[in-house]
Amino acid sequence: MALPSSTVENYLKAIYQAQSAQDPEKRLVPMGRLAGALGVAPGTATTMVKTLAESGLVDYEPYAGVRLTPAGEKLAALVLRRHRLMELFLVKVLGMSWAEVHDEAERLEHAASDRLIDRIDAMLGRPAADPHGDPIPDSSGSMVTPEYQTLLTCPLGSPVVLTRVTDQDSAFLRFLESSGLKPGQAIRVEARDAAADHVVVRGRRERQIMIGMRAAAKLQVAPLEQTG
Amino acid sequence: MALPSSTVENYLKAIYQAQSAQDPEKRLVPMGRLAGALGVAPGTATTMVKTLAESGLVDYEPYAGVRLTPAGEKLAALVLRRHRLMELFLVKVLGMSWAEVHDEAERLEHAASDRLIDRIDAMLGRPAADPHGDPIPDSSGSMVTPEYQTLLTCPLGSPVVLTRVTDQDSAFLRFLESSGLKPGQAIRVEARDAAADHVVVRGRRERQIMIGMRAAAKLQVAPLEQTG
DNA sequence: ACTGGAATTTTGATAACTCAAAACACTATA
DNA sequence: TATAGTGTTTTGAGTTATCAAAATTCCAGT
Repeated sequence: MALPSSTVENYLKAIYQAQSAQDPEKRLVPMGRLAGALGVAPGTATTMVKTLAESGLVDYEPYAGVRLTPAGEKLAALVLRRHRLMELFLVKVLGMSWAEVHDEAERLEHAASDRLIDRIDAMLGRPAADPHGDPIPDSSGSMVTPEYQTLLTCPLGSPVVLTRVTDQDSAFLRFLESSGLKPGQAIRVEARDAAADHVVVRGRRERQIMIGMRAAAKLQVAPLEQTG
Repeated sequence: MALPSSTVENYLKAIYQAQSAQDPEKRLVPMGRLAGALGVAPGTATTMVKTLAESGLVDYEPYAGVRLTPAGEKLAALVLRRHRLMELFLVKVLGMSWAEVHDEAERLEHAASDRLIDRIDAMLGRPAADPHGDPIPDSSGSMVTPEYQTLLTCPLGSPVVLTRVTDQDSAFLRFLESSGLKPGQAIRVEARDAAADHVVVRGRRERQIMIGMRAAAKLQVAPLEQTG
């Protein structure tokens, strides 16, 4: 088995991410969605997926969609590992901004050797999550995906910690950065208003931030243990 | 002008390096040599070089060889810049060994953005040379190539500093490393014996090292100012 | 000047990836 | 239950990069 081309890696990664985003346990990604995620024509995705199926990396059901096999899932997790470690490295060690590392990592993830990745992993102290709070798979490809709540579901008024941002759009990331809403930040949700389609968040230095509900759903939080 | 594929970058780099290695001012790299350096069939090199010529990156003279145009030379220098900064970064920041960084940099040089490279450059303090002592072009693609002597040409007995190793073979590099012969090291040549085809070098901690003349020619040195 | 051997170029194929547009299948609803 | 639409697949073609092997060119030595 030759090492997968970066095209193959990108398809696997996209399928993995589409599967995760999907209704739990539906797990069949339609070709249109996949093609959209990769920016290719639908027919291209069909063709490529058929060859992935021949390599045993995915299960393909014509007209229904595609799903990773265990082998494909492992490979995808390792790509994600490279991507996320690289992002964290660029932020922590090279001081790049949260918003600009995504594209860089997108290219470097296909060029970095396992050796380099492991060294980066060690240097960063075997971190559990990247700058967006996305969990980093270990070198065997397994990853813990913790239970979570979002700004839409967490209890009102209690302090929580922002743990993860499930959107890579760089304009969105820049907005969060300028609002002080980075993973690790302690905040609390003061109010939700379905009619106004927003939530009110009290953040760093008691600053008040209003966020649309669509965006709020992309911010995951964990309960914060009160100290003192 | 689209950005060059990594294949194009590799051809330009190979031509650049072959030109530098060549008799000064002959400057025409034959297809055979180029194909050999890149590990492709001769016909492949011919085809590719013709398309490079159409893009104005090289001058191609059928049956004679190929030479970089100013545009090609600049691009090649920028590839070299990415490669060398990357190598130095891997050694200095990630603690990788001198011998193992070459292949890694070979892949990363095509994936790293100018932005990342500049950041690395700044972090390393705008270094003049990579771990092998090869000069690093600046971001405009110009590079100073200092005059040099080698272990074969430097004065006998006087202290010199090892400045550059013009061979990337990793077995050779490991030998040098184990002998303490890294760029920056102060040494002196005690004797040369043409019949025995070796030179005798006195190195770190008065250790004596014998090196074949072929290898000795690959070690460049500069006079060392005596202090005290 | 001729010619034989080496280097180079040409030719014909292949592999991986892509697109546009024609053909097709599924399913929701009328 | 027929069908209109949407989404999917197929088809035919193009791009980039490669190889092996045939054809060609060059030059060195008679």
